[in-house]
Amino acid sequence: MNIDEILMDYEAVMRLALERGFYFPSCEVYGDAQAGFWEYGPSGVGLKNKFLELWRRELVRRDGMLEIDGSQIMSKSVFEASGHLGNFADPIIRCTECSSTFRADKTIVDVTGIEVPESAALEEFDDAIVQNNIKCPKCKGDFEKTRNFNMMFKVGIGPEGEEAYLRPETCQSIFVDFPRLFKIMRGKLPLGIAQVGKSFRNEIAPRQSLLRLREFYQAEIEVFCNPAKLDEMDRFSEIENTVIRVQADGDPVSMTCKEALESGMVPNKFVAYYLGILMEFYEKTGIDVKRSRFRKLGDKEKAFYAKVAFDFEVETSIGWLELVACNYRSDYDLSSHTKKSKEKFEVMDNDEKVLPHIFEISMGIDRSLYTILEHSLRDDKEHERIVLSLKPYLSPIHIGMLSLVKKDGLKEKTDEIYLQIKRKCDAFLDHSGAIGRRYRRLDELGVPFAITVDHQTLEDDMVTLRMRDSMEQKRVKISELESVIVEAISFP
RNA sequence: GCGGAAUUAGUUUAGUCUGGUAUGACGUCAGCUUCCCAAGCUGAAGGCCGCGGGUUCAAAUCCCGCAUUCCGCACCA
Repeated sequence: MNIDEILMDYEAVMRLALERGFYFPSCEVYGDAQAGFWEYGPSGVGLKNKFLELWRRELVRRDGMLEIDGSQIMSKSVFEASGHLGNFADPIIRCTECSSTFRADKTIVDVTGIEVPESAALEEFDDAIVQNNIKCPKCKGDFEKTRNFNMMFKVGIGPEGEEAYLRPETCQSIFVDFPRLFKIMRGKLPLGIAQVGKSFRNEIAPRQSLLRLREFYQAEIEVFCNPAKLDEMDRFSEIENTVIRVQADGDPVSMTCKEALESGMVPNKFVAYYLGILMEFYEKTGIDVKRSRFRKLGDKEKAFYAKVAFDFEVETSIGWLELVACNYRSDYDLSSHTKKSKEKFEVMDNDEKVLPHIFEISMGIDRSLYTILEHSLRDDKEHERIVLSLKPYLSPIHIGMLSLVKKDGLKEKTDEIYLQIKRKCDAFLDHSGAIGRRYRRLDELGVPFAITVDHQTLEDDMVTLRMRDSMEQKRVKISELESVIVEAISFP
């Protein structure tokens, strides 16, 4: 079977998502529902929970990180310090004639070649536009005054509507909580702090369901380190032979983490180690990592806080998709919060007082889940079926529990076994319809195993265990069922 | 946000030009049959035809506005 020929595209994933309850538009019964908001259905939640369990195993626990759960609404000061109030906004201009909207700085550069910095005062854009007589590129109309479009959602707190914001990234609570966490958790550098949660960005044009949302999940890891010790990383040996694909200027090149370090593609052992464990995590999600790359970003592409940045990207039917941003943020965040809050963010590393630097692994959960679905979905033409070949430990449902037919006591026997296993795994009971149809339905949901009770079961206390991907079957004793299942669905 | 296309049941679709409240298939559910891979038969449920307004005796159909989705442009996890 040639995998490349039977992979599915965005539209097939979308149909699966809607029909099988992975995800669907929010508030869809109302006409005023806004774009960029999606719900996870039962199957989607199952997949997401298991994905996050894998993330905790492979990154948080493996590296001994601390996990927190911060608040989604944060004070204005946080974002003054973080730079989001100043930098996370685009200066925009709108044509009075055709009401097209443009980025002010880009339009001025395009027409005159004059660079007005993105962060300049709004009047500077207006002056440049008036002095150079810049008109709408589409209809030659005049522009309204420049205004800022900030991507953060502002919220009003309490009866006076005190200004605060929905966080545009989860990591700010990790930064501001760092002094307390380091003290009370007996922290030692390097220290990773992790968080899963929602972030909010008022995107101008949300697109493509889970791929560009206004409200989305992130799993972020911020590793606090001593910048003088970035090559003192004993754990590096764990991943030195792990293969990653790195892209700087040319095509992506496969190399071990050790080779990436020695060739200078990755700046130090510390960063190489985290790229390595991230790669090992993604291998276990079932995403085809042969179609992935760590793309080293140029100066113009990097976020305003990043010194060195690698985007982890994966090839999908709609092109390369960024799943994770790996940014070396240096002391940008802790310095800013020190200055603004007057709190002390320095800590002791042995006998040395240091303001830690930060390396972050900022994962887009929704995009990762989409990619898992797309890379797992197959059109098995030989057997006329759609198969979602999820890893067993990520499948929303582990086991389909079926009676071959309803009568002759098979239903009762099936119910009995179901009662026995349903607290050990995610099992789904189904008695109705032809057996083949029920198998097909489970295949499409990504259920890796089906257990079928037949007439022979009543005589020999054995059931059929059917494998999703191969469609093979074998007989298993009911008494051994539990251990067989637990083994088959366990995390690697 | 701009430009283009689209929106009818869970999915896909006929009907739209030429106004008279909707067709088929798949799926779902129940029963019979079969008894390990989407078979067959019988029956049923499921639609304010994206939302709002207008024209008309009458609107899925004509007109206007809005929203969403998809494709391009710009921006991002």
